[in-house]
Amino acid sequence: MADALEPEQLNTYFALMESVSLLHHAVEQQVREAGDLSYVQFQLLARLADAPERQLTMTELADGVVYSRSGLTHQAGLLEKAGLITRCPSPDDQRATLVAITQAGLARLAEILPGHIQVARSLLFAPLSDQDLHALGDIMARVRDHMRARPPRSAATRKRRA
Amino acid sequence: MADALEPEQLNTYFALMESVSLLHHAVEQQVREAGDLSYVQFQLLARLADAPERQLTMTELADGVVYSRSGLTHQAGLLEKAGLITRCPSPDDQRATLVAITQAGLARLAEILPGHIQVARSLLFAPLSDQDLHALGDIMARVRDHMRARPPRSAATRKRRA
DNA sequence: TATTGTTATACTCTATAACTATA
DNA sequence: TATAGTTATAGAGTATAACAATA
Repeated sequence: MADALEPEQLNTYFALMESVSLLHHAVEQQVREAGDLSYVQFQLLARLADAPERQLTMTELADGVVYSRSGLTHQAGLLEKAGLITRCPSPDDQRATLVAITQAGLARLAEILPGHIQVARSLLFAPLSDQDLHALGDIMARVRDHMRARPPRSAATRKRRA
Repeated sequence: MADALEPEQLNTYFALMESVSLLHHAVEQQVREAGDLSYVQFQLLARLADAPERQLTMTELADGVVYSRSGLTHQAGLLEKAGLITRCPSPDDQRATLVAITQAGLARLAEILPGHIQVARSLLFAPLSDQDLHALGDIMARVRDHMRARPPRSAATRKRRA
């Protein structure tokens, strides 16, 4: 029984993936036009802006954005060159790099966010009732927490032995 | 009021995007390991296998996968070279190319799908009740249909004048 | 010895524009 | 004139492995 394909699961999975793919494409365009950033760069800035002291280590920043470390280094380099973040060695752990968002980074985010919400609203939330929104938020929060708890994080490549 | 950020919408949106990003990363890996395909290639094959006569035109195939035409041409070239699809001119419209999945393509899909479902199940469905699954399926089907009806399709670049 | 982060490199994906041909 | 698809090309994103520095 464990291997049987359950049509409802399959349909739900495909509907989810296609919807998010379309949504991703739309917001990627919006972020590019409104703020000249890729969606990943936007996510990194958003994460930093939301972090306790508006700074995170590279490893913390990578987690959840599902990146290879070299990819993050590359993106951080671009964001730093654009003056949107700064990087400095951590006082707590000399190996670690502390990444912080700058005023310019916050300003850039502020330019992007209003239009961003509008895209999400017109594509994702328009066909949903308040009850749907609530249900979706509840479900996806649980799914996200479940996935975050799983081993395959961004640094998985390194943590595995074989 | 139209511009105000509604926290519940924002949280739902981010939870959705992060979850699907993690899920996408996991299934991409599974598809690569089980069938040596990218997720996009897998999607194209899955679409063809599901099509009325197991064939679609390039334009039909592109729609919903959110691709530039040249990108689809490129991927179709790879899949054809691998013997997983065939391309031939359409009898109805000489401009169109009919893409069909081969037996090898169907076999490849069959190799991938069981493991694919398992990944989706362990990451996405594990923390959900039957009721959640039903609600999520219902919601995402509506969202997908809403997005499909929107203008920004794969060929948008061409349909716009400026 | 394990972990953090960077570098160098190669590869894939995607997008733009110019092109051919059919409607 | 508009559409279907291809080509060439250039750019961005990502991953691998080897590396240096610190714990």
